[in-house]
Amino acid sequence: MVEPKDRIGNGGQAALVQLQAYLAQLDLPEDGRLPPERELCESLGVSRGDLRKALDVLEKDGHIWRHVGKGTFVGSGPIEETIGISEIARQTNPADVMRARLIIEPEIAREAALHATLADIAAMRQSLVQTREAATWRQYENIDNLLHRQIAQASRNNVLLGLFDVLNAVRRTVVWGRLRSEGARPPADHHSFADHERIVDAIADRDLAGASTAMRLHLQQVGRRLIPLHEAAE
Amino acid sequence: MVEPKDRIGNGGQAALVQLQAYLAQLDLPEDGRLPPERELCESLGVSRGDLRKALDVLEKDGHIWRHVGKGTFVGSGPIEETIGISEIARQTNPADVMRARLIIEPEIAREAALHATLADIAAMRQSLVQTREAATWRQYENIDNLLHRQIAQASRNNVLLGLFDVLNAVRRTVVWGRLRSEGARPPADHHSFADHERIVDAIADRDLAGASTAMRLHLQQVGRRLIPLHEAAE
DNA sequence: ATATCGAACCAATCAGGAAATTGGTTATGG
DNA sequence: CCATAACCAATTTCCTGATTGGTTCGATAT
Repeated sequence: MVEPKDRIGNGGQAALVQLQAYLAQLDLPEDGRLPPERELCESLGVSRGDLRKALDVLEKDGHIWRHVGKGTFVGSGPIEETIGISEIARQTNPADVMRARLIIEPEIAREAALHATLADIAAMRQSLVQTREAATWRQYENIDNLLHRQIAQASRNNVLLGLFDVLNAVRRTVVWGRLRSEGARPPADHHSFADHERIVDAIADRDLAGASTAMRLHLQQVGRRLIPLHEAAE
Repeated sequence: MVEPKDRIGNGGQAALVQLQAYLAQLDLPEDGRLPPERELCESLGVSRGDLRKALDVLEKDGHIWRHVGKGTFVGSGPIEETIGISEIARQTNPADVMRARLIIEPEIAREAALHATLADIAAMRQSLVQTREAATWRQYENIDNLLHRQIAQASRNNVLLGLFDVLNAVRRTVVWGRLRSEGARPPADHHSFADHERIVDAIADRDLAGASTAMRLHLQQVGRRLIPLHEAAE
């Protein structure tokens, strides 16, 4: 008496063996998709019913997942291929974004201090000069964005860089529409100038703790300038 | 004598004023898109040429951005609405993913200790029980995933939750294909059981530093088990 | 001559739908 | 019991037409 959970006929059992052998010798096409059932059952020389029984076993064990219209894939389940930025942005607020920045960016700066190349540092220094030369707030913000991203890039960790890009996109969406006073340009004694230089200097000096601290202090300054705008609106 | 940079006729100058007034009174349709030029120039009563000159000025100042076939939008530039998980995964490796986890998840656990509701903690406790009951590694991993996500959810910061989801999707893509020995189940003395309990206990005790440290130690344990698999393959 | 406006045209993008593909199900026949 | 075929619904693919910012041309006015 076979256990009731995998009541599978002899044909299905044989197909399962063939299928497992096939999967072992197969080089997967990058997305883990395998041929449609109608092709697969023919190339394996088994009936579609038996093939499906074998696939049922593999699916229940979590080795593959299937979806009608899409196909059959190896893996534990359908992973979200894309994340919607606006979807995240819609469910949050500037304070949470700032909190997330305070958590992530100092650590990114620390990694940058450890892994930055000389070319990375040179690029940051150039951005530092450009921020001071910015003629409008808009230009300044663009270069400021670039500088922060250069730091993330210098971490030489593409996962951190990707997370930074997501966070940045969310931030830009959340604060969308907030325009600074037009025509004006950042004052020469804007705190960010000195903040940025401290961060880059620490990275260039390979001062891990200093880079992290400088970034944290910088973001806290930015946060302090951000909150009053909200309180004033109430 | 007008400055040479904005050589714009009188008609264009007038159109610019009208356009700015129009933008000021407009409630933007959620995505910042404004009517096509052919409609806008007619509703403003200016020629399309003048309208385009005015739009050129706004675009150079960074107030709007345009793309043929898409339209004209307010904002500093086209923000990436979606980010591709597999794109990040293709440019990275398990070590970078682990490093990113070590940076982010302890801080998420700290936030969770600060913001978790009693319902959050109860859900975690239930997951703790289920991890011990898991009959296969696959089931265990699913519940383990759920527990870590519950912690991220308990941070009550949807940005952190979104970043966690991105990181998790990348991780699942990067380690794709690595299968544990089948049939086996996690041993009763698996380190993660105690690790998880320490994390949840610290969160329940509102012990911020404890939650962060427990999560960091847990991930370092996981990392130590991960690396040997790579060295053994060489 | 010069400038400006309207119209037409261009290439990139989007919108909609028909046709093909695919996992899931049912019927038929041996 | 099972292999085969036909059918179903979800999804993708492909194509055509419309839309849109960018450009050019000719008429007209100043």
